[in-house]
Amino acid sequence: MTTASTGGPRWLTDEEQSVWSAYLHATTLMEDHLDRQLQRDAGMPHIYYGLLVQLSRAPRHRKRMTELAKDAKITRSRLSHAVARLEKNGWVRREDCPSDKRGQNAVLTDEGHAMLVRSAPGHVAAVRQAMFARLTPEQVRNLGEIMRVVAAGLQPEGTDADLPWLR
Amino acid sequence: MTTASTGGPRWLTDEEQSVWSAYLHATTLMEDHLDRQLQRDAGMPHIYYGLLVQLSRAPRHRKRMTELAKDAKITRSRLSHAVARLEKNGWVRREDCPSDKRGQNAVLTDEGHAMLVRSAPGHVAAVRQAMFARLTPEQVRNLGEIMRVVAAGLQPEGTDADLPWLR
DNA sequence: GACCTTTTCTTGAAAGTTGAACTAGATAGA
DNA sequence: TCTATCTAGTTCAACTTTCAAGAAAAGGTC
Repeated sequence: MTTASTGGPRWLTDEEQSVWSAYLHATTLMEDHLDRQLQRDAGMPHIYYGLLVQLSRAPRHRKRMTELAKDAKITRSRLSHAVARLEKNGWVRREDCPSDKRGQNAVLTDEGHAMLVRSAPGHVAAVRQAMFARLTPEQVRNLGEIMRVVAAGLQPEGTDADLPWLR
Repeated sequence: MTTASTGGPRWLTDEEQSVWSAYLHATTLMEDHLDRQLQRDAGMPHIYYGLLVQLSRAPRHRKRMTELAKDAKITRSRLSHAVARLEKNGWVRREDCPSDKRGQNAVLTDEGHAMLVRSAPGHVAAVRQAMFARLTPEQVRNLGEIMRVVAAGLQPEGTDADLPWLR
């Protein structure tokens, strides 16, 4: 399946295809797995859980909307909807930003924090069982390096992210 | 952050946390990237494109719904909706299964095939640029092995997938 | 200040996903 | 055969995501 440099499109090698297919399967199954686990045990999808985690790690349990969106790699629009839903659950509340009247802080409520404390062990166990318990320490190290490279290459503001051919 | 075996939940080590975070960032950014690329160039999300690819690889360009859902790792419900949409686009059509009157085959139309031929080079280029162009051959090899292990562990019918503590 | 541009966040509609309920046909046992 | 159970696929309602449009405040320039 490998096309020599005949000017046509450059296809993936057989190994690359196989790796790509494994990547797609693994990531799809992982996302489904975690979504189901958290929907069952915490009543929300994985991404919403991730938002609560971000807030729990932030100073004073709060964060500007835009910053939160950036950290969670989602659009501001999506975050608006998500926070509205989490607010309805009582896990997050909005608060005007004192220094910028346009701004809003998302604040983790006590109930939100409690919910996190309650569901974190199960979630960590799921992650461990699905990934870390199955990999050797060296594989974990390699995976980290690989994912960092890929993420860096896709980062929106990356210095040369969209110009790899200039390297 | 490492908890000794005190009976409490077993958290992730610092390195595991860092790897997990890199994994989530990379996979989220990658999915967004491909969804946008295909939405722009082929008018459909990545998963729909994957369905057409599956059909194009199947004998006679057709596949039973359930099998297609299994191969694409999605629910039958989601597939029903997806095929309805692709049918509206003229890229797929449904066909009664001759041997089982409950069954349906999803069939790739000529237009669907043409669309695939047209958009494949751009998609492959996007995948290559985002992933394979950035990794060493050894990293590609390692990634393949890692993703196969993870996927195998999450496979629904996995012999001991949900019973890792019995190994 | 007046004007223009940018940033922040929200909204609404359209598209996609989920999980449960449902129909029709296949299968197996008495 | 009759019945119970299972499988294939669809449909519905609730929910989530996307994209485009918009309101409000901030920042810059004259």
